[in-house]
Amino acid sequence: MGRAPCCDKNGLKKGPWTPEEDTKLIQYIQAHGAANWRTLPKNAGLERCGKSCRLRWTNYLRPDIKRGRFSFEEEEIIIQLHSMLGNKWSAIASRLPGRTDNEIKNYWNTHIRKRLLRMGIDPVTHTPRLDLLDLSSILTSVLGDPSSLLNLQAAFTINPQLVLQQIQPPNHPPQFQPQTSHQFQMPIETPTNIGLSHDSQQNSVPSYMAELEKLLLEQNQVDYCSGEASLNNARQNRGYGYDSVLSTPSSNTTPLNSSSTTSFVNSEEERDSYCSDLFNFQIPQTLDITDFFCKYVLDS
DNA sequence: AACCTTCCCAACCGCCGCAAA
DNA sequence: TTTTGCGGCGGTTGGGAAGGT
Repeated sequence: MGRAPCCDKNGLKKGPWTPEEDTKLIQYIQAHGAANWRTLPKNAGLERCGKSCRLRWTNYLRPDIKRGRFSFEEEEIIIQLHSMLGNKWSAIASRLPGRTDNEIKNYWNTHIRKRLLRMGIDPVTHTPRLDLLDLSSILTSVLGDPSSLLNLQAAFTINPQLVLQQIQPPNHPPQFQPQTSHQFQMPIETPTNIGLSHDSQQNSVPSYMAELEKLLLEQNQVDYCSGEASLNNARQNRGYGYDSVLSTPSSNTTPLNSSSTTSFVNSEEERDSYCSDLFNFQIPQTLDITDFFCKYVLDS
């Protein structure tokens, strides 16, 4: 024989808890401790099943529960842990004192998940959703703003053929007019060859990336070591010198949040901006990439 | 002011692993 | 060893709140 049933579900109350029920539950647990949920409701004078009592206590009545908005630091931890653990809400909650798994799950589903989707990031894999991204604009921005290099490399990693199609429309001569530094405008609407070799397209962009990385490193303008554009990696690559508002600050960078205070944001827009920074490298304006394109793009 | 839609979150549901009997 | 319930977990829901028309 197994154990006796926890409770007879017939006749037990369901739905929202009343203040009186809460008081009974709190007083009972303060006197006897939170154990043996099977017998607790009867002993506490509650017409609830043990499971309902346990959930009410652990998710709402526990004295150590922290209520209110999530801080930047908490959100950062949630995103990081979710990228590693997935929907293991209890595991994530164990790293956030005072927050319950239910609260974190709700916050993820109602805020973080939606924001990541708006940003074109898959909330499951934490990588850019290329099916939603406009590759033309990515490529344009890469050439006009090297800080978008990460997106291009991520795009190529996931769907190299699509990227190459965008870069190399067939049967068109190269049209590339170098402009002053940081004013490159890739005329996507006018087909362009940026110097990819035809013999091994699969390696072309990584090679291109590697050369750009090399150039950047040589100029000590950016310490760019890893190209995976997953949120997790971007967050973990704190030593790589990009100026995220959350990363270990560069010497001339003022972080949004100080280490001694908890920071909040007031709007979804601020959060969007904040999260977008997780994917950005900041390359100083002094970087001159003209040489790079002359050497690796135009010479091809 | 009234109605409709969307958002949020507390609570429930159902499943699973573990342990009691 | 087998059966069965408990405790815990993640997914889902429904009702109230908030916002829009």
